[in-house]
Amino acid sequence: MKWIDHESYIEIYPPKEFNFEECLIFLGRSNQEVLHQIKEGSLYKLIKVNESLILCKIGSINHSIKVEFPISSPSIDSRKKVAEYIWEWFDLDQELGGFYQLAGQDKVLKTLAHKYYGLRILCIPDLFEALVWAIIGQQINLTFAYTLKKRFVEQYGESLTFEGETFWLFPSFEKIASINADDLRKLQFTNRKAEYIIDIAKAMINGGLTKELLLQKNDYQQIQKSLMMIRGIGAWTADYVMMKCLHQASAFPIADVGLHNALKNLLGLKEKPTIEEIEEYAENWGGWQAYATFYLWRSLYDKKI
DNA sequence: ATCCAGGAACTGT
DNA sequence: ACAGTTCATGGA
Repeated sequence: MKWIDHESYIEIYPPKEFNFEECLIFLGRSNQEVLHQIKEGSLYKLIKVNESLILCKIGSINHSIKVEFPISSPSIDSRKKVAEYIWEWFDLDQELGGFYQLAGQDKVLKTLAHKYYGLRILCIPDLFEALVWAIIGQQINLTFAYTLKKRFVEQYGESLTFEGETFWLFPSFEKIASINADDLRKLQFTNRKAEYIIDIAKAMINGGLTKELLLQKNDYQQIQKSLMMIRGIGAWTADYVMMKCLHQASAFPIADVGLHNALKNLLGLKEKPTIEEIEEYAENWGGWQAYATFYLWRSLYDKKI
């Protein structure tokens, strides 16, 4: 991680292939998002480190990321943790040179890679948040998924109000492990989703499910297998979480409906492609399937036909 | 009203 | 191993 501490603010230096504005477009895709807000080109995000809530104002200057602290500057140790969070959020450990090289010769990715150059996977560094968001998104439309997430966060998350605006933190697994399925049904979660989510929270309380344990496996197949042993996590969810939380560039949620729609629009197909057809398109995406998928998702947000 | 949504578990063969 | 069914509800 490259960063410089200026006490009242910090600066983060991303790798060459980075465009903050492109990332902001993706982050602004839903007007129902509660976990960050975008105002006048700046991104506001509440982060919890060392048991304290820190409001961050994140902007871009001269190819670096500037993080200010509108309420008060945290300790040096906390500032470093904030930098680490943001580094991970924007997937800045990834060197995208290989992806762009491959994309330049790929008929599906060529245009996208050029058009959205510098876009990175916007990650969900917190494992519990990534799992819950994926489960919420299963088999329902995204608008309703955001509604459920908003209710969940506003019911069980911590918050902080500054200058009349309220900023939210995703609920902790400790909190969710202490509620029961009926509580979530009141928010219009289905019984199954409620059970999946609470079971996962309990597994995380026990310490049997952590990001560190998953990353220790350090092998795509092994991680996928461990995730899929958990009730409520199938192939799609496992790949989604590996992509958005575990930084696995080979993760490929091939059954994803958004991916199918993006390919259909982009290629002007009459029907959504089959899995076999997608495998053919993806023949040369080896090692970068997650980025290919993410750029295709991005294309859904400026191509309303 | 009808179809389907950023799926997964369950059931029967 | 594989295919069909059920879960459940809001959005377009």
